[in-house]
Amino acid sequence: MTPARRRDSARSRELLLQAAVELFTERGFDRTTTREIGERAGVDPTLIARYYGGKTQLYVAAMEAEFGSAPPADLLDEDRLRMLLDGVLRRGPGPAYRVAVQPYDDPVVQDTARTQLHDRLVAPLTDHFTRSGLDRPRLRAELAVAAFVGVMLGRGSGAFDQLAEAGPDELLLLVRDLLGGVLPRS
Amino acid sequence: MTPARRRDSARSRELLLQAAVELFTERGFDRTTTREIGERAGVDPTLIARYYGGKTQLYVAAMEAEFGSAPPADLLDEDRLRMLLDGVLRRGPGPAYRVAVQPYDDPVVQDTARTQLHDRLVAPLTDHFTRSGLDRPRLRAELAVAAFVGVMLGRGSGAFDQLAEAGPDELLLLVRDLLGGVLPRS
DNA sequence: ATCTGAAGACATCAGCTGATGACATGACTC
DNA sequence: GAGTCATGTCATCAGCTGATGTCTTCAGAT
Repeated sequence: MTPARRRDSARSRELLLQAAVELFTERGFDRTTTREIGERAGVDPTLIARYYGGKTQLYVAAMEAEFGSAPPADLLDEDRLRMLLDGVLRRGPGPAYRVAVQPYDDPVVQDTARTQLHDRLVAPLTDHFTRSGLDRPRLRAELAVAAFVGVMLGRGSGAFDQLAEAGPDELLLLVRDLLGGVLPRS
Repeated sequence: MTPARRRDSARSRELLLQAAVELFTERGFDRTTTREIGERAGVDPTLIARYYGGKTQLYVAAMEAEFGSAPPADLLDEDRLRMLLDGVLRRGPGPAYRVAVQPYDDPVVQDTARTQLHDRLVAPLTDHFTRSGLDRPRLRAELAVAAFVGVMLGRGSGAFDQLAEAGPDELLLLVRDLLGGVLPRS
C-alpha cells in the first residue's frame, strides 16, 4: 500500500475494491452492504457510486480482481491444483465462486462470472480432456469445476465439520482423487 | 390437495410451505420475500408470521419438508443416486443445499441444514467408507456431498452451459464416476 | 496568494422488507 | 340466533439499503 496521501482517489478506489473482495467472499453480495464496505476500507461508502457506478459494478470489479493475473489452472495438474487450493484456503472462494452456485439478476454479473470461471478453470480442463480423447470434454470440465466450487464453498458454510477442519495437504490429495473421477478408470 | 373449504388453516399452512420450498429453491432465502411467498401460495403473507413465527422459521420448515420422508441415500449406490438425482432434476436443489454453500446468521437454520444433510447424505456415505475400511470416512463423505451439492447448484446457476443442458442419464453416469473418485483406484 | 477543480463528507431520499396490531368475517357450539 | 373463537384481511410501522445532491475541504496550477 502506497504512502498514504491525504487525498488520493486511486488509493481510495483500491481500498474499496480490496474491502469489497473480502466482504463479498465472506458474506456474498446480498449480505454485504455498501456501508460495511466503506467502513472496512476506511473510505466513505458514497465513493463506491462515484468510482464504480454502484454496488453491482463493484461486484463485477471484485470478480475481475479475484483471479488477478493468475494464469489458467488445470485442476488435474497436481501442482496447479496445489497453488489454486492454497490461494482459496488463504483468501476463501471469491465472488465468482458464489455466482457459480446461485443465479444473479444482473446479466453483466452473470457473464463476468461465467467468463472468469471458464477462462481460468473450465477451458484448461476442457483442453485436457480433449487431448485425452474423452467424449464430452466441456461437460466433464464444467462438472469438475462445479464440484470443486462446491467443496470450496462447503468448507466455510458450517454445514460440514470435518471438511472445514481439513488441512491443505490432506485436502489436496482428496480433491485430486475426487476430480480424477471424471477420468475413465485405468 | 384437499377439497378446499373457505377457511382451513391447515391448508393455508401447507400452501405457504409449498410455495416457500419452491421459491427458496429458485432464489434462495435473501432474494425471496414473504409477499412473493404469499402471492404464489394464494394466501395472505401475514399468515407466515402467525403459522410459522416468521420467514426464518418458515425456511427451517422448508428444509425439513424438502427431504420429506425420503430414506437416507448412499450416493455411491447407483440406484439410490438415480433416485436422488431424479428428484433434484425435477424439483431443483432445495433450501438445505443452499445453506451447505453459504453460512447463515441464524444458528437454527445452520443446525437444521447440517442435520438434514448429515442424516440423509453424509451418514450413509460415512458408513459405506467405514465398511470399506477407508481412512477418514467422515471427511470423505463430506467431501463427496459438498461436490454433489456444487454440481446440483451449478446446474441452475447459469455459469455452466453444458452442465445446465445435460440430461439425466448422462449426468448420472458422470456424477457416479466423479463421486467414485473418493474411493481408491482399483 | 488566489483560483479552481478534484476528492471527500454529510444529510437525506425513496423503495423495499419483515413484522405487528387492529379489524372484519366466517364457522361452530349451545 | 347469540356468542365465541379461529381464520383471514388490511393499514401501517420501523429499520435498512442503495443511491443522490449539496456542501466543504484540500492540492496543485497560475
